[in-house]
Amino acid sequence: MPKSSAGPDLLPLTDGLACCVPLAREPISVEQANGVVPMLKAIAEPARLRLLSLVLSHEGGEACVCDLLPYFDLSQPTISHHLKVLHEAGLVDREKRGTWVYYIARPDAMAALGSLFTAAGSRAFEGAGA
Amino acid sequence: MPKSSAGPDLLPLTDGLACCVPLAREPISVEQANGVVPMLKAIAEPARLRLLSLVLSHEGGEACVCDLLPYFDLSQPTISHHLKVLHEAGLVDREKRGTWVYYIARPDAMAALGSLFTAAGSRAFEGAGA
DNA sequence: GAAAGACATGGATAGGAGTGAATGTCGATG
DNA sequence: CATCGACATTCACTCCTATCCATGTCTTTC
Repeated sequence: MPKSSAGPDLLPLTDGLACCVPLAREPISVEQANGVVPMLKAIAEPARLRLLSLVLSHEGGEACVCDLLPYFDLSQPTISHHLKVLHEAGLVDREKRGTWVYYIARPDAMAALGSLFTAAGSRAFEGAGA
Repeated sequence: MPKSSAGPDLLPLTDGLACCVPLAREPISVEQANGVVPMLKAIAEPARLRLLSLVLSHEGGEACVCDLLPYFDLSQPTISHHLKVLHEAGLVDREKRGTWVYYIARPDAMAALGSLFTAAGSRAFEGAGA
């Protein structure tokens, strides 16, 4: 269940994707924070971070559930649950092909997450080094 | 298909700071995932993400609690709690100066987080384009 | 049509996390 | 020494979440 923001099941990605202001450049706004946090929450779990990495590094940036299951000691419903969380956070797309369901990493979401930290490191180093 | 554990653990990770292998390059190892997840968990909360951003973008990349409190509608103990979480995750350092306590962003932690996504976006775009 | 395989969903439970009120600690000040 | 101010800690409460078992849906195959 989504907490407050009235809306559909899926996260309105525009909020999260519009964030893109490196954390160190200026204080992130409340709205931007609320937009990115669901994505961060999604990957702030070992199984889900690994799932995303497995999908990303898999052939074509996509993988079916059957490809992913063997990597974990978790039950199939649990993996399915984690994939659903990643999907609802807007990090991966779902695509059903015959019997199998493929999960595909969303480039825009990856870029949005990356943009959070791109300049953060160097800025912090400036402050520390000098 | 799959192996028991994904990838070689080539990187010595102390506090998860050494993880630094982009998610899309190869499947992140269990150890690496467990190393970064605490940092991700720490920023996967609106108040803490904003706190980190406020500290990072503040003068000198540091700020005392009194600087941060006015930005929130939360109680002082709650802010103190969130700062403690950020500190225990290795994202910020604590430094007491007289009556005030200053929190300083850790450059290495920022760099570690940034490195997770550096190549992720472009790689995902490649996958999408092909 | 029946059976099997691939995933998803619902229910139930144990542990974790965010929050504030009350309280404690430490330094500064009179 | 007494007091005040800046933060931290403890406690208690509520809500959320990760997990599994059982079951459901849909597709393929026999």
